[in-house]
Amino acid sequence: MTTTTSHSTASRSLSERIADAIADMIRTEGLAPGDPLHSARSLAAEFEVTVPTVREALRRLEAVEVIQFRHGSGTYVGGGVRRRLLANPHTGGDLASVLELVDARLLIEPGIAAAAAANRNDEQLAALEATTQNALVPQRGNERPREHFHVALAAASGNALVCDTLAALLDVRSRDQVEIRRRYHDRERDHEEHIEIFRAVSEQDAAAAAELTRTHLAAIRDTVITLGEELG
Amino acid sequence: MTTTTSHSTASRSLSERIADAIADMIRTEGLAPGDPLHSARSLAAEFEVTVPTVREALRRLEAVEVIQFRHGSGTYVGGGVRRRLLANPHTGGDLASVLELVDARLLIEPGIAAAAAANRNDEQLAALEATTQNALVPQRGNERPREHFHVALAAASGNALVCDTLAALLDVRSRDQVEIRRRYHDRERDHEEHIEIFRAVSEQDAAAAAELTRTHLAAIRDTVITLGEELG
DNA sequence: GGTCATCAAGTGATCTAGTCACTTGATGTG
DNA sequence: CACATCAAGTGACTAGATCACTTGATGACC
Repeated sequence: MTTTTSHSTASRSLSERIADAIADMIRTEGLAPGDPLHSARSLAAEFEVTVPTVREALRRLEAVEVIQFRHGSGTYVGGGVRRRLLANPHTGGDLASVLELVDARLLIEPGIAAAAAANRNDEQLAALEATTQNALVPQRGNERPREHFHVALAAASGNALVCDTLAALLDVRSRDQVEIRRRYHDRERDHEEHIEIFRAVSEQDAAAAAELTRTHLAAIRDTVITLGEELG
Repeated sequence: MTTTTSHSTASRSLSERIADAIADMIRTEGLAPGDPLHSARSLAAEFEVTVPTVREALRRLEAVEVIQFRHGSGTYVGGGVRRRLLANPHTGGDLASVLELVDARLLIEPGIAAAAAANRNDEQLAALEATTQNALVPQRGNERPREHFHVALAAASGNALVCDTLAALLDVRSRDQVEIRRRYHDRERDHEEHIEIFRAVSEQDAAAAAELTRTHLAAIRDTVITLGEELG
């Protein structure tokens, strides 16, 4: 229930402890993503430190998307408060790593699909169905990112941590992924396969859900390989 | 190969771009965890910004363990440079989330074990065997964290991203996990089960590796549930 | 009355210029 | 040779500014 934040040593830096305190504050006050935080100056006064110190703390939190800065406007709660797993925003990578990502998904997603089929409730099912439309309509640049079909599928497994895991995984090399999707992948086919998976989950057919997910990802994998060959 | 870091807008803050630049620098210069970075003052001079700005950038990187501060000593490369997935260090949670974690592992690790059995090479196998000893000897507080058996197992799958995923997962609520292990779990049994899984992987028996992993995690799950009941 | 430019207050972003606390390797003494 | 001492380098933090951006209120204009 309560946080076991005590990391003994007490040698943790002031800005680090303030970062924890702010994160705690967000949680205890029940703030949701988008809610405004006190200004950096106010926070500095509250914690009785100077502005640069509280800004270091905020930068820490920004890195994990717990908060979000908006220049001239304020500081807001970010989506990371609830996510327990994150994609590292500071990693480079090559095209080989895109293939590695698909392989990783191939390894874990079928099991997730099976669990979703076994455990899903009606609400999760409805949310999953809603996301099947996303494959058809390209994402607009300015609109808020929609929930991904595969994330909704993981959510239907009933385990929020599994959902976080898959979301983080999809966030890895996300730019390359959307690029591949946009330029080389068959949206129609994606959509159809999503529908089929949805149907299996709907009918609580775990084995079918797993198998359909496997073939679906295998198709994506082929696309990536083909792309790799084209680019040499 | 090359980074596609351009996030268009150019509205990204100076400290954010510097954080990227430092991460890039670490990668291009091939620095490994533990290697020293230039001092904050030097970096400030190199990037032609002031110290607080470069410190904000460094705090960002510290949050994802790409770098690490040592007061009075210097700034060093951290273990996060290579990790693509991370556990969010700023999340609270309760005991229910520990159970959720075990469930998540139960969902994805058997598949990983099977892949490890199918793809492992001799080097990975040797590394895996080495970690089987860890369950017996308690971790000393001051010693460097040892590689976890289950992480080594994921590494043997041949997919580094899968390995990162499992490592991040085990990092979630790690304090609770070690606490549970230390006080309630049967080390002997852990060790024996690890040995059995290792043997299955060694013999490239994918089905057995998956099943043994499942029962192993199920045992851990029972421990957590029992603990939950004891505490009410 | 409604639309739109203007403006001032609030906020984030960055700078400047320091002081204090800690680590570490060199120095020198016993 | 072992050990205390010390100075230089480094991170941690303070203090007080200035600039850039957003936003809601104001008020003029149509």
